[in-house]
Amino acid sequence: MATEKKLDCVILGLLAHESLSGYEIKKRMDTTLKYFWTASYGSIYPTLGSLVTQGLATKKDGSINQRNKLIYTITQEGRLYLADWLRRDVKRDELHYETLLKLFFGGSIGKQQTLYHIQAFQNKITNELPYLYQSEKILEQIKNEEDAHLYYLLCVKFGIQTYEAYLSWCKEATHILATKG
Amino acid sequence: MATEKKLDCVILGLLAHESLSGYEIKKRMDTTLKYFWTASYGSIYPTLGSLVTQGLATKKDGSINQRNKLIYTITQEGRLYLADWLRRDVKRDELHYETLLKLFFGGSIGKQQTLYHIQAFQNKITNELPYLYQSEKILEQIKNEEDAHLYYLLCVKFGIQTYEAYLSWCKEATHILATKG
DNA sequence: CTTACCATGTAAGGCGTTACATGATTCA
DNA sequence: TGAATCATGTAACGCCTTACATGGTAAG
Repeated sequence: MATEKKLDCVILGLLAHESLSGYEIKKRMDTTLKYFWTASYGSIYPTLGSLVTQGLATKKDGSINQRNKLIYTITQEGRLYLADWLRRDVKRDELHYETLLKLFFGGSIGKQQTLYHIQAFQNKITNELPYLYQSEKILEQIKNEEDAHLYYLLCVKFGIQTYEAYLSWCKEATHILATKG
Repeated sequence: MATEKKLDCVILGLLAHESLSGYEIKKRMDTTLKYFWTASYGSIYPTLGSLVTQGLATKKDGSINQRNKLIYTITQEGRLYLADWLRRDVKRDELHYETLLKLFFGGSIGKQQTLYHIQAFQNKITNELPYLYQSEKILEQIKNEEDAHLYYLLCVKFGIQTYEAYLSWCKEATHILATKG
């Protein structure tokens, strides 16, 4: 069983588009990828090391003056490995929503506290939606320049649709609880 | 920092409603909770042991004939611990969607393979939606009997809204890719 | 009599986070 | 000169899954 190390694949996916340093990879994780994947330095750097050991990427020095910078580049083997993973069936999509968990056990804390959690969730989504709409707008304009833009646009559209559904649910749930006896 | 052992809280949340065995807890994980939380026996049994050690639950024998069965019951301390966690702000809602990841890197494998992943996702969602609608129907009828039913209903409604949004996105994404040059 | 389900648990190992440790550069 | 950002990495630890190990019961 070819151990499904997904972070390997995520990083290779980023490197397939352009060579990057660990720091830059982390930035992409925190911006474009954060909606469906996260990773910390404590997993990114060791994974990069292991990719080099496995021959799936190479490392070269890209330091400027005294400022450290190590640039990682995907190898041909790495591209094959990535393509193989991308072609395989999805094993599992996971949703770990603490908000839902607290809602599910809402009976133990009561209506007010549950309404508070829903409100916090709604605020978070409301704050993030404008960024998604902005990305959508930009990507619509450049989607034909590069394939990658189009696929990124599809992900953004996924985010918009689900976030809008969340907001619609927040309103419904709030109403149900508020009018409850 | 009060180590956020979430499985502790999930199990206590279930026990707050009724006393259960490890096997029964696993069943609830695989049915009602699976949409937003999962756990295996390898984590459930050790966690139950630790709950007893911490004084948050008690264990009693509920065997029938030679058939083993250990029933766990939440203690007063356990209820306080649970209530405390439920009242705290949600730390993080996590979505780890492999489908989205493969879509994001779709440029590396091309249109056909991406369409295939979207189709597989659509099939999965389409198959699961009827169960959610069925649960909704049943819960609408009994929601006033017990608070827990109402909160469960809200979770089911969340699932329905997001699943419908997923399906709507699948159609849009498929169309965009299918009509792409 | 065999399949499915009921029932509990352990061991090995993978994966990942948080906190720590260090140091350079840029900009106000 | 101090804050933010750029930049890499390790150590300790937590959490979880998979595979293994064992055995009873019910239904067809």
